[in-house]
Amino acid sequence: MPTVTGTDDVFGEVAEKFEFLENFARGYFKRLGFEEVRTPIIEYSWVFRKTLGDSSEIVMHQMYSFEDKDGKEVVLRPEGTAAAVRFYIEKIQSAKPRAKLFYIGPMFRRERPQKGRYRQFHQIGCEMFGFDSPESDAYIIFILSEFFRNIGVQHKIEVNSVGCPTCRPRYSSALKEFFEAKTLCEDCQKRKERNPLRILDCKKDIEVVKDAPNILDFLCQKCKSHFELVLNNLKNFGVKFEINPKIVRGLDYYTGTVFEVFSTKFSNAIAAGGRYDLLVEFMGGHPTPALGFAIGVERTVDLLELSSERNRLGLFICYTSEGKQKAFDFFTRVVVSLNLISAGKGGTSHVGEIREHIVKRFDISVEGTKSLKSQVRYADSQNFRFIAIIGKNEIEKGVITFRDLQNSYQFEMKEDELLF
RNA sequence: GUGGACGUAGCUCAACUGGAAGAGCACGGGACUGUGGCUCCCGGGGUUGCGGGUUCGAGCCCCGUCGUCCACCCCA
Repeated sequence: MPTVTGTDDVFGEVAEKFEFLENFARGYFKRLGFEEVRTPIIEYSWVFRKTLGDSSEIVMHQMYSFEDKDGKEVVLRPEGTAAAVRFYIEKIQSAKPRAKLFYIGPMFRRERPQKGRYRQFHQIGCEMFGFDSPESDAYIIFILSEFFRNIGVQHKIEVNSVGCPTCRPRYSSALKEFFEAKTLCEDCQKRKERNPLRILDCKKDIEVVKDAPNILDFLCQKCKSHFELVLNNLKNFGVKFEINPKIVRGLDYYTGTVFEVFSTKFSNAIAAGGRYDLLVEFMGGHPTPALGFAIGVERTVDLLELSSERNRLGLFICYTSEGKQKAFDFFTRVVVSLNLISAGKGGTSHVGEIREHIVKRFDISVEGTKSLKSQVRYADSQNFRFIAIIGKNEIEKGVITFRDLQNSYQFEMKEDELLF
């Protein structure tokens, strides 16, 4: 029973990495003043058609769209920015023009799956609205870089400026003119007409592209000085980066600063973003500068190395037939007073330690008719730190045996000693 | 959407030119009669992705289909 092409069940170690990444991102971005927004996974299709560009690959071929029963066309969101902008205009803008938002969630694109690319994938994205300063560009690149540094992912950052509606067309036509005389691969022939900037990305025409005009030489005065200030501020933040004039974002809405984050391990960008000063207005809001980025969760998870030693946690109760009733009594007694246990401190070091672990994880064997051995083996395989053993001996002596599976020693304790 | 490689046990992979489907790991049990990890023994698990075809006989050959992976396209 396979899952839908390009989707997968996330479980075990990978699920732990997802959890770690999402938890870290929430804490990190909240601390930096970003607020989480959970926009719907389905949106009316105009949200993306309008913003990504009707001729973009995503809109043309990759969106999961369908007609709802009321005849409205609905899509599974292919990216997060457009939805965040829609939300900002609708619910935030009139109350406070400046806003810092972040989101975490699944996106959908019907592409052919391959390494680091899935049809359902997850992004962690940040968007800043109402900020036009070059400091804000540098800031958002800085926090992105720090994000990866904090989770121990080696990376490098490349930045560029794609200009604005006054300078980009000039560059476009210069490029077109330059390539006119050259022989290009089949794909690039089409790109020349549709979006000449894309030719810079081509893997076949590398030789031809090498001498192509540089976009940075074509920036208008405003874009040029902004970009220079961004670079200066990046230095102020101490961010290591490279300028790569060949970076072209696939989404039409970018203006000015754009950037991509590459892992040193594989060629895909693990995060990318940039400025999109015209998008809010374009979608019907008041003119508002904005910028943001999205982090590819699956791609990042691939690079995560969690501390390999998974800690043993918790207490697991094992018992024999003679101890069954007492084991169940102990279990229920602990479960009903779990909040007291977490509040309670003190006792011997053993008591404190056992209590600590009970709070984290606590369970009882429901296979008490099996041998004690197999119950202990189960506890071990489930990575419990302690087991409690309740059998004939314990009943007779009025105690419970505790065994530390990590350090291989055991001791006896009275139940009341632990719980009161 | 284009091109290529590959689908055998939960996982990683064997099976000579077509001739009775195997191993390691994992899982379960036992040796250790009340105690995990180490060792040894035993055990459960397969319509060889699916559907056709060729053949006395197909995991192997042919066709189709689905899926996975890789590259292109595109992109996080």
